[in-house]
Amino acid sequence: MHIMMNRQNEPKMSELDRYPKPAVTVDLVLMSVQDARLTVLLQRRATEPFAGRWALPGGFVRVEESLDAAAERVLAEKARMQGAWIEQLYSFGAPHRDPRDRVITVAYFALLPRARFEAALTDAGDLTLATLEVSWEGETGGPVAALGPDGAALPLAFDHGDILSLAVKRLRGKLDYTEIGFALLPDRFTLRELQDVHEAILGRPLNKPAFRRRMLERGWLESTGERETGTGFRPAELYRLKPRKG
Amino acid sequence: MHIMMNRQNEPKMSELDRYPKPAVTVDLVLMSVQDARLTVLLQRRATEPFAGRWALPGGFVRVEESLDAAAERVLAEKARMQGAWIEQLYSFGAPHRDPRDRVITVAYFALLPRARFEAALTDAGDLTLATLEVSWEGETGGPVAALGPDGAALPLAFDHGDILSLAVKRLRGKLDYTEIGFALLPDRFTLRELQDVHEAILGRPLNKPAFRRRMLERGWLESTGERETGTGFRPAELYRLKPRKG
DNA sequence: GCAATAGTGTCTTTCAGACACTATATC
DNA sequence: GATATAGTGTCTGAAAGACACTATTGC
Repeated sequence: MHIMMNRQNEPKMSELDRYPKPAVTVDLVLMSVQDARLTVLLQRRATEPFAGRWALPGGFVRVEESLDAAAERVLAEKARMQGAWIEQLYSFGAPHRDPRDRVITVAYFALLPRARFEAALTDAGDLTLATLEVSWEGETGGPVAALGPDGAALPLAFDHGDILSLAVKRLRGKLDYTEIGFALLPDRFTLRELQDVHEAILGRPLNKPAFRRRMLERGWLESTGERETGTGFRPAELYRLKPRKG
Repeated sequence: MHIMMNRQNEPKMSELDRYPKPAVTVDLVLMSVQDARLTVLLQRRATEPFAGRWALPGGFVRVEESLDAAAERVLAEKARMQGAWIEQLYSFGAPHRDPRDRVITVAYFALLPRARFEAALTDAGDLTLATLEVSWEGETGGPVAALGPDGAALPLAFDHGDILSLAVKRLRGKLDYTEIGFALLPDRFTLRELQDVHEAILGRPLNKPAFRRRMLERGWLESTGERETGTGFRPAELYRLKPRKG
């Protein structure tokens, strides 16, 4: 295998060109919470390799684009969404993770409230919102299965199962010392909705008074003074995330 | 800019070849603790760009090599060490972080006890063990400065200052719920030495009885029955890390 | 016995879990 | 007032911080 490049009139090959280069992609673990379940956006592969299996949306990193920018672009192009909470997860680079060529992928996770998924899901038939089956299993959880609408496990392409597991693990780890959980909720939400999100991610029930105490003492929330409507019982107070300091 | 590649007799260009590829490197944040100070191995750059400035040891990822394997190889080649605790940190890919070409680097941190550094430091003159000046500053710390033997801050190459800051932050975050701290100690160590390592990394003093209680209750340690020698006062008990379960 | 650090007993403080209780909306 | 959930008061228990105390070695 040989590589030849036109580099701008350099007299000799620099060290950068001595070895063949891997391709670099970004893959997106685009998660949400619906009906107390953690979900992830998957795309059905039409072509080999792994035709028919389900993959995370991804794309190549362009030469003039940062990794974060590539992730944002993939979010916009493949999932037709923007403005998600987006964060680098980990880089996967086993030599034959893509059987065709050497491809290193930088995985990102992206979080959006469920309502923001609607548009993307209706107009592209190869996308699905899979439910993630996660058990508690001592703090960071075990393996993760992605279930289709019929409840059957979806076969995943490449090493995307590993990426998914790590995304859930990372999400769990950051949940209660960062503001990450709020990215899965609309602007105004009740404390119960917030607790539901946390329980869905952790895969276990939480103590209500303790949860409310902790969240309110963090100082991240402010009351809107408004309440839910149409509940049929006592409506809960609506909170919002305080604008970021600084 | 144009790229031409000989790919093994494929009839047409695959998507993988449509765009120019970035180069991919690994950079190593090789840390240790000496005299209650966190230290990092830096290498003085002899050539442009950033000639004379200090850089993390790094190298290109080869096509048949995983990212982890590349990090291990760089550890062996550039730092003449092996067997370190090694862990992927983050990938850095701003378009012009290397002014010559597009280079994406996957940063790793590696931890070794101080004694293991001796060989590498004596026979290569372009390496130095810089002291990291880290303040406590609320949990994860602020910016990090690398100080030379004379106490002056060393100017760093590329975005290696950012990588260094993130490495310290990550190390702090993982310190007390993983066994990572033991990677900086010899096989047998006293609880005071362990506490010194933790204090050096966190940049703040810890409570002795609470620290001892926590460490012993974790179940990670076992007593060797031996004691320090040559102290001039009551010698401390030597502990070792229990063999990993499973 | 003195010096110096190893190692511990125990009180206080903090915070999460448990659980029952009160509050308040719709109907 | 019945119902269903919102929201709270308070007890308990686990674990960290503080601080003083005892233990043990070399000299």
